[in-house]
Amino acid sequence: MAAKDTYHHGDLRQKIIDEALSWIERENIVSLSLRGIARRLGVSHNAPYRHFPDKESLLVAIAETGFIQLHRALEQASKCYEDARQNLETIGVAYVRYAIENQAYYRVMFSDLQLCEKHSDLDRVSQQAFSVLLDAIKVGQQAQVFILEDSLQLAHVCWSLTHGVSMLAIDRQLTISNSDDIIELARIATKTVSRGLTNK
Amino acid sequence: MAAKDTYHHGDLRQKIIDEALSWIERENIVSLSLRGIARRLGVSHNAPYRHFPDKESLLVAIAETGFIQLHRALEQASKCYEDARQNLETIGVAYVRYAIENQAYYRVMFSDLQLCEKHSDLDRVSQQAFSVLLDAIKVGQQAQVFILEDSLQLAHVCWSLTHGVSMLAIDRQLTISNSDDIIELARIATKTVSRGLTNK
DNA sequence: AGTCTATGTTGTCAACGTCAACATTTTATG
DNA sequence: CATAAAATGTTGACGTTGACAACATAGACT
Repeated sequence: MAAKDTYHHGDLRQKIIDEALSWIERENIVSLSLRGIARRLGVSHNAPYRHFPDKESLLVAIAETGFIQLHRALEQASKCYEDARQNLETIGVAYVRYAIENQAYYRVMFSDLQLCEKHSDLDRVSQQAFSVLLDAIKVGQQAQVFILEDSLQLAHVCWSLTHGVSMLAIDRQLTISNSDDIIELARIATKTVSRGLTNK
Repeated sequence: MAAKDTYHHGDLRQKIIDEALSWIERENIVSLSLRGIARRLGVSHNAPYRHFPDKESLLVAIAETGFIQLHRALEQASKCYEDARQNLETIGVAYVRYAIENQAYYRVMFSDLQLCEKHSDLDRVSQQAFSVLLDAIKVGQQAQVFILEDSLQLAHVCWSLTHGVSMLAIDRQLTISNSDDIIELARIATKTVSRGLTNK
């Protein structure tokens, strides 16, 4: 579990994770292979099993780190706000920025493997990340900036938007692909929503 | 290719597709297996290869049908509009409705396999579906209802929103799961965005 | 009737996930 | 310091999968 530094291989666990991430970035989750990772790292085909009981556990570990990183990124973004609207926009942009700068993590976090459903601790850290968004909505409502509909639902709207931008960008479904253009899209998107949520 | 009705098996091709869809709905794309499908249909493990050259082709066929169906659903929704805002909202809700009522199709359409990138004809039908959204924005701008920023970018915002709601709902990341509640969320989400896009 | 093509089957192979058994290296303990 | 225990890595095996090749058969077409 803990990082042992000069062991047999030298923190093979982390190298497996790194290799998995670069694999997923290069190809996709479907084609990810534990044996392939082992081969690339020059270890036997079963070495990974000393660090992860199975393939899914590796993905869960990656997703967990991802959600924690995302949570941190969102909290950092929400620290430097002036008003409620700008706060929401900053968080939204930070969300998309994390996603496109950590595509492999993000793909695992939101793969269709229903990892959160099967691993409650993963679900917990996922909810923590989401709560930053929810709080931003609530604060804005208390300041009477945002409309007073159900906070959770409004937060879901914001999450959907940033998740949608992130996913479409990562999957290269958008005609734009340049990283700066995506961030600009995120900016416009979050502005649009914060505008839509604001008391006229 | 064409549907032969009383052949050896009786349109095995369609039965393979149906079985694949129910498999993906039950489990996920990763665990999908051609041999498993063949087993369930009571045919030999290689029968599917008479209809699809490989596993990916089956997924491409499903995605293509999905995009065509989505396109049709969006066009149908955009027919019955009164004003530009309501038009956009109706299309958005129809989008989410299609996604959650055809989860397996939608998952394949937006899997991380980059099917559109590899299959240009698939990309084409995907763009056709998107164009309904784009047109709705353009019409709204011509009617001076929506703000006059880059149409494509605004359409991307709308697409991101509906895609985000759909994906989070399908992956059961939202606290709500009831189908009606998702549609209600879609309604609020599209309302919020159309409000945000409207000239004050 | 006989040929061609579409469709389905059987046999095979390499790659994969995973288990069990074993080997080695590091750490813990007396 | 010796030695047992634990952590880590290897080898070999098994069943499953995607995919190919060779073969079999049913319908369509002359």
